Amino acid sequence: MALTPARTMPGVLELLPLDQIAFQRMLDTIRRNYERFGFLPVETPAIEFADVLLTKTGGETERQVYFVQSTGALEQGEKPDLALRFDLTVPLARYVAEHERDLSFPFRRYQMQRVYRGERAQRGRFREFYQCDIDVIGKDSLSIRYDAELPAVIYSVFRELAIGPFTIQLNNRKLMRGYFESLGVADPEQQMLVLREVDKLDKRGAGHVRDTLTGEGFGLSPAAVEKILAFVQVRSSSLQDAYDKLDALGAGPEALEQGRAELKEVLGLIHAFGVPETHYALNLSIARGLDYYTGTVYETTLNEHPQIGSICSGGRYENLAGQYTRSHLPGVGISIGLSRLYWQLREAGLVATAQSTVDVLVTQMDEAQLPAYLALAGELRAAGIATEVVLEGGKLGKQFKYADRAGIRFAVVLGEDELAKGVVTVKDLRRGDQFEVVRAELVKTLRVELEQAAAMG
RNA sequence: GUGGACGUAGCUCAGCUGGUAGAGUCCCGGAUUGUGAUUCCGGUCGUCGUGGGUUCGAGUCCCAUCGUUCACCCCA
Repeated sequence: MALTPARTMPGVLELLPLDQIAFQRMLDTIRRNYERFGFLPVETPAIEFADVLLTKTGGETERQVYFVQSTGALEQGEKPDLALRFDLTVPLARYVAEHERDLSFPFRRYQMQRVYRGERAQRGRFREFYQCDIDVIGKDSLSIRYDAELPAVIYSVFRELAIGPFTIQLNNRKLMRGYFESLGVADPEQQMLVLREVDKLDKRGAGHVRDTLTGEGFGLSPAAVEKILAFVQVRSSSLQDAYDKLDALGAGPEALEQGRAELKEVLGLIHAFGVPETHYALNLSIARGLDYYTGTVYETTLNEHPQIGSICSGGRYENLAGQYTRSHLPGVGISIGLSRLYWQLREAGLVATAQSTVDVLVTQMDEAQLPAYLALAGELRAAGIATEVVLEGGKLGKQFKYADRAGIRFAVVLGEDELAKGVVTVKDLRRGDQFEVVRAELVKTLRVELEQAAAMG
């Protein structure tokens, strides 16, 4: 009989248990911080009605959507009317519109679920991946102050994730559009194309961008292009520096002035939220997905690993749910693409395989003593220590090997010798040493050991 | 969707100008009966991606096909 190859489709992140534990620790940390800032949990179905997902977008996004259809409908040749969500923002819009009367505003929600995109396989790009989003949605209006709160959450999350120094970079789309307008690029469509081009600055270099913008298709004057390039190269080194650089842009159209005022307020408030000046900065090249962002935009990067790119991004959108409701629902949100982040951190050697969630393995020396082993395990579990008991026996060496490979750090041995002396042997598989402890002291001792192990990492 | 590269054991790969497959690793077992990860010994594993062609003979040449991967597009 021919075997079916055991394989997954490309672009999915499937992990071995110890890596899965490391991944889930990150999820836990993110969730803990989101909740700490007062965000409420929401989950939405992976499958939505296709027309709900595809109303606003179309074009590029539609090409990446997975359509879903029941076998019955498929056999009848019907067009699929269901699809897998490709982000969490569109479902949020639908959610808020649908439950508007039952929610309290400003509505602060967090959501950590998998989304699906029909991408061509590529390094670090997934077809199924986790997004960890927070958004604040206002009814009729939403204070700009919320734009400053999100960086505070980001700061809290990444500080606790302990993946090295990072910088939250900010820009404002009104400021960009206003500046481009002052250079004669007034058409929003063209502004968008210019921004998209400018977004490639880091990747392609200034020369390439200059050539493209002055070349046909754009046809901007060399003088205007130089101004644009100078604009997008603005970075701040401190809060005061950010203020100064914004002022140095000079007077401009309404949009520019508005963007500048917003940025200044947000930058100042972020500081008041307790984010150190070293961890956020003005970066006028940040453009982001321009389809729905209207004001503040964010990107966060790791200072020591710029090649990883943005590990968290988001921004302000004026009208989130316009496709679903006549209510005006402005919002601001950010998203951490955790699958990609985890994958890249692992590539860069910044996250290690975790230890097992099992703290202790109770070995089996003598089958007749099984009740004693089970009682011992029960005692440990009651004390909150995750414990596994070897039920199949076998050589002790094998049992240690099992523990080691499974990432279980401590093995407990209770054999003839120990029983006679009223003690238990505890072996630390990681350090490679072992010691005896009187039976009654076991829980206390293990607690100390586990605490130390956790502290040492 | 556009363009390029590559397809040999689970994994990483070797196989020179064509003569019916190899290494390392992994996994399993053993090295006197209560000690893993190191060492030593032994073992399992492949219709050389698939189909066709050239040839006395193809992993090795040609064509097709499928798959994987990189870049673009776009994005987390």
